[in-house]
Amino acid sequence: MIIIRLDRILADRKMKLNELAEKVGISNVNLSCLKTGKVKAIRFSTLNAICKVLNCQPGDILEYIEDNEEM
Amino acid sequence: MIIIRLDRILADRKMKLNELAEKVGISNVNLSCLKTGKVKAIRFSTLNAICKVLNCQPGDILEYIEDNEEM
DNA sequence: ATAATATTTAATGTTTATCATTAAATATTT
DNA sequence: AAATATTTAATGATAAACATTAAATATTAT
Repeated sequence: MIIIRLDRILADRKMKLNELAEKVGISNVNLSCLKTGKVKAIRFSTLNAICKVLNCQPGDILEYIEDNEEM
Repeated sequence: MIIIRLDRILADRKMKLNELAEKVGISNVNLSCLKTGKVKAIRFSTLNAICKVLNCQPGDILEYIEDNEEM
């Protein structure tokens, strides 16, 4: 599965989710959905804006975790 | 901008785009679109399948390149 | 060069899902 | 307990993935 890790980097930047949402240009509601894995895809425009605001690479926030096949 | 780098890793794995497409479970046409930046978003299910097949992390294929504002 | 293979582009259509918005619930901080 | 932050829920418009077919172009092998 793919997850979006925002907690760490937000803590690093001492930034709140609301602030990031505003700077990124999406609603805090939708950013929360992104953060909590409620979302099935992401637009590159959104990912781009997040990377720009956080000054980071996609790899800093996107993580692939091998699915557990035996469950 | 966000780009998907597949050339390097495909070369590393000595794998053709067609083969990857088949293993990922999307058409080679659409994988080509992904690879050449014709696509505006990506489903996590697709990104997940790519990472799984290539045994890599999103950061290995997704790259954020700062847009040149002055152009 | 030419045949075979691989990749890209184009065009159309279905289906999926982002993201907006509003409202309410829950969690966290002051 | 008040204020602030985050999450959940629900609805809807709009955008776009991805499928498919076909054709064009590029690459590799003979």
